Amino acid sequence: MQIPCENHTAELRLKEPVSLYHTFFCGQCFRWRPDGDGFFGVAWGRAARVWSVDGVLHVTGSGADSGDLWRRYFDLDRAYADIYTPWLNDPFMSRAVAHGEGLRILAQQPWESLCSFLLSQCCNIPRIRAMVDCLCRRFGEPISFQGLMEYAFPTPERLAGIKEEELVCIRAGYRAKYILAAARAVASGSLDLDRLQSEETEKAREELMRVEGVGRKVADCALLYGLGKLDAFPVDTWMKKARAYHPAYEGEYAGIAQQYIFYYARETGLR
DNA sequence: TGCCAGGCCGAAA
DNA sequence: TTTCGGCATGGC
Repeated sequence: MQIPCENHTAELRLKEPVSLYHTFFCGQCFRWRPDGDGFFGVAWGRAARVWSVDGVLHVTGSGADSGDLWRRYFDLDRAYADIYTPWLNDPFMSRAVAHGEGLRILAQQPWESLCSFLLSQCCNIPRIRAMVDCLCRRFGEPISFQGLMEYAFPTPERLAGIKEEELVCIRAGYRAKYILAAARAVASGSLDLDRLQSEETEKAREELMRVEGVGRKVADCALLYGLGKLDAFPVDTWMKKARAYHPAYEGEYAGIAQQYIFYYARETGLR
């Protein structure tokens, strides 16, 4: 089935500066690419082109939408400056925030975030992007948009019905069985991602970690990027290397702090 | 060619 | 509770 080719546009006024580049390339998502003066990608089953001019975020996308989807996706109703200002008294956090100025924590589809970060295990970001792209092309619904054929992220129901051998094409190695275990858990209803959005972070993390291949790191990535739990704090090798302690590392918006730290630490080769 | 990558799992210490 | 090897593969 091909998703109907109905397009929409949205103009979203920004209350503070937003960097699409930092947002898309800080390591939280894998489906956006530079495209002229803007970016092209797929989110929530829509292919879209986004760009920013004079404090307005412009979106043209496939499918119907009033703009609310993108307002939520880019978390535009939250004042990030109010959140990070108290962190700036710490020199390391100050540099990290300056490095990633304008990044937003994207509200991604819960299943997509869980599945993507299951694939992320022990891979660098270019490889994760390649695997996710391959997975979508092979198993996602096609989306015709602006003369291009894009693909939605495959549903858990779709992936639950395939055999592990069919995933060989994405070269996921030992991660393939994790993808299938998670897809089957979601498709069967034993893992209800929608319900977890209204659970406490700790309870939701506990349920996610019952799935094979979901450890603390993958669970926290799914919590932060897919379930809107901004207090989730994925700790990986880069975070361990940072080692420093700061109040921003915990609390209601720890996940936002984590994103600045991760992006800064990775790009500056912190060791 | 070798090291490392947004880790997890299970066994051993 | 912590440590460590194995896992599967590709980017650099």
